[in-house]
Amino acid sequence: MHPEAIKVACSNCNLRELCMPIGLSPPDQSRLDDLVTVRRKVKRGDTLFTNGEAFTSLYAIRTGFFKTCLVTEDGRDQVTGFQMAGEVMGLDGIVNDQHSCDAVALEDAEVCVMPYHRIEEIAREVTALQSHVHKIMSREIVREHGVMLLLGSMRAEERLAAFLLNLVKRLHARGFSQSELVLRMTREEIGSYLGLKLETVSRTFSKFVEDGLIEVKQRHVRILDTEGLERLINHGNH
Amino acid sequence: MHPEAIKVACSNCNLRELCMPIGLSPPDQSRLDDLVTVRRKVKRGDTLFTNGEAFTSLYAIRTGFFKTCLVTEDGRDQVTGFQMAGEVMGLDGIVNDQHSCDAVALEDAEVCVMPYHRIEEIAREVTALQSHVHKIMSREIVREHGVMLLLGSMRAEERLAAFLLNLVKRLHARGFSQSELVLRMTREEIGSYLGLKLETVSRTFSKFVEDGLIEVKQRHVRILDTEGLERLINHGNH
DNA sequence: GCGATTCATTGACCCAGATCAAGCGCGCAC
DNA sequence: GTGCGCGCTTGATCTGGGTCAATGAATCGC
Repeated sequence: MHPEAIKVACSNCNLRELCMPIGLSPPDQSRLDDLVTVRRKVKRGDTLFTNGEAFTSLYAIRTGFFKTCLVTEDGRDQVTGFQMAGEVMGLDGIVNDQHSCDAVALEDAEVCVMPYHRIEEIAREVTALQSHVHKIMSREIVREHGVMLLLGSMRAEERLAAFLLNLVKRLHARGFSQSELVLRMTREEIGSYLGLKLETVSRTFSKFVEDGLIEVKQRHVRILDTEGLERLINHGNH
Repeated sequence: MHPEAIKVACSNCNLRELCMPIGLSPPDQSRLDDLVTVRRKVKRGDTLFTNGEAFTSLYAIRTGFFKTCLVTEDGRDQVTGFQMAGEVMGLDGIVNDQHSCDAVALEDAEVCVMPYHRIEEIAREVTALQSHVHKIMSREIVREHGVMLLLGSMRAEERLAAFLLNLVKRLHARGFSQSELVLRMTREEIGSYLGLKLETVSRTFSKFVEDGLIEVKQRHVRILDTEGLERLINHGNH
């Protein structure tokens, strides 16, 4: 609700290696600059879009951190993902022309608004963009397969280990540390994502600290033994 | 591995309302007929594709029933979905040019092979196909969100009720009964999909029978009280 | 048609994680 | 500063579903 003229073109964005322009030749990248004409700021706690809202655009995160969640009539609230800079949100809206989940900013954020009809238009002309859009959607499908594996067959410790390693890997790809991270979400939100209660998340963090795998100070986490966490996941099933 | 010349064109297929041609004008549909030049038969128990295999094509199911599953090094085996006639498989392969799960036929099946490069080619020219491909992928993302809700926040009875209602709904859309179905998968496969052990699936079936919600004779299930099953899901969270 | 094998059911018991409950501490508003 | 509230930790207890085990019922291969 706070659109603003854009200052930085996609072709010049410091996220271009992670976001939409990936794999596009310079002339094609300039086509993308026409795609993103509006940015939108979203304050912490506000929603970028909500369930039932008309779908018009995909959103690329420029700065900030989001969660997406499903809320059911009877009050269940399932976090379906956490998104950070360079990641794309809104793909759920394509199939029924309306969003089917809420996207909530977990810290003040700014997103690039990409009108969907423009994406389709340009994708018809720019093969690399077409291919990229397909890959983004496919990647989301594969990610969700992984979450199904996690929710369907892992125990609490394995889930949290997988969660931490995944987060730190994505942050590292963005130039942050491979061993330190600041959680932008509450224990309850982590629990919702992992199919655990917040108390279990908290206890599991404490267990990891006892075992010398991590250090935790509030939302600041330092990973001391990446291999130990990996072992936990890979050898969890005896 | 048993390709054969095709006999029925997409434009004349009895699944055209459910499968790829949906929403395409007759001239556009004839473009699709060029897309599917090969069919492939898959025997029960055989795989259509496996994890790690090079990705070349998407597959539309003409007849038969599949499961897709993730198998990890340490022996975990997570069923990520069950697919029936008119549904498309292989979307997971796009992002890394290789499949990331196994597709196993649960009964003798036949699929239409759609070379992915041809899909991209035609989608650039036929807007309705482009749109349809996007919707198929978006639908899969939304479906998986639903599975995450199920795995993350539902109890055993709710999961099985949701599973049965979903199956029968999809079968009904294909002209089958709204109240009777034949399960093509074992209790163990249902359990894997729902994050439960096979014994729990079996016990929950028995509970539903006691409660007069369904009748079960082996893999044949008759739903006696659809509303009762729906109530179970919607009021599960107190 | 018949034994072998796979699949399903049911019972007894156990445990990981949920639930209930009591504090604690950090961050924020004033 | 100071007080309030949200988020976090930790303990005690409970329970849904897992595990182990035995038996029965279909289906398959020959």
